[in-house]
Amino acid sequence: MDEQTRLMHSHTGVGMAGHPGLPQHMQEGTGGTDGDGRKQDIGDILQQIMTITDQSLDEAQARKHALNCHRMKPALFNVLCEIKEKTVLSIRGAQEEEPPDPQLMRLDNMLLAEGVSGPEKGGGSAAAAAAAAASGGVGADNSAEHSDYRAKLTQIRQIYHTELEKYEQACNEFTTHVMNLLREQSRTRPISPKEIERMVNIIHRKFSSIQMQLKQSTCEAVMILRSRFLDARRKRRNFNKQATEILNEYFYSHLSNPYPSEEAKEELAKKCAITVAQVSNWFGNKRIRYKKNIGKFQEEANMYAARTAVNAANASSHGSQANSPSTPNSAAPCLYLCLLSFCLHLN
DNA sequence: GTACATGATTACGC
DNA sequence: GCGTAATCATGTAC
Repeated sequence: MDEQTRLMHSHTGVGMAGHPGLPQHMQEGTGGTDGDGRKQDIGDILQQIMTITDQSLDEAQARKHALNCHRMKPALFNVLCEIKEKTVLSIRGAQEEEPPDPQLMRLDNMLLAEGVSGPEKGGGSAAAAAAAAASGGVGADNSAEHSDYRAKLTQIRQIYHTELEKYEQACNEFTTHVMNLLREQSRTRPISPKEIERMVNIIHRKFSSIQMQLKQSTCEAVMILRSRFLDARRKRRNFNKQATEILNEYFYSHLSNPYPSEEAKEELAKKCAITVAQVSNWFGNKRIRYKKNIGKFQEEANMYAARTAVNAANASSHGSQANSPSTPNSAAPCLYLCLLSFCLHLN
């Protein structure tokens, strides 16, 4: 016997013995051969059901028990089940075949792509790689930012899974509770397994809507994290002092032609732990700003020229020639001539 | 909060 | 593609 049949017929064969709370004709019945008597039986039962709420609790309990034990009860119960099957299910049947929510699918896809849901893949390494490509560099700062990004994404992932687990646990507990309640009630009123199943679906849908909110919030958090990470202007950091020194040294020691070759740019980038593109940006900005306000940079130019001269003197006194962008072979060029040359070059 | 410094971006010319 | 000039957006010192 399947579950539905078992539930629907759970009262079949339950004692037909009489009960003091029922009228005599209900206790004895009509022997099942008298059609009018049966109709009257059913009429009486329905009448009692209709008036049961007007009675005291004890009376109602006694009457309910009597009704459950009545010989006509299983038949009436089955009829009610059939009616419910034909009406309720046919009405609601169409509503259950809902297509998957496109918004939920989008959220799921995004969480999967970002590595928040699905199998662990290094805290969204794909996104981090994309971010790295967008930022155009792999310097030390970038590595730090990547690990920061991954750490934050992992944090989001953990929170998401913890909350999801809580929701699923709550959903399961509530579903079990409702199912037990319905099974218990199915003894006294017609509740088919399909109805229980439908109720479970309703509960799941309710919890799904909560889950969707969680997914939406998670997606928003990831989007904010990504936008902050990917927005190069937002994450602009000043170069460290050493890097600026190296770049300035090269600039002022090559003031007559402050255009580093590709090789020189690469070497400077390596020394400063920045990208070649950043070196190019720096020289572009430096050239234009120097040209715009030579007077303002005069002191700085003198300082670096003096430093270069000292470096060159030291190098020659040690019998060796430095050969790097920061200490060019040209030794200490005459600052005035350099300035003049640079201005002529720019003009 | 403001002014200035600075790295990045964009439009343009070559 | 590179450099220039203007501009944006953020960092920093006060």
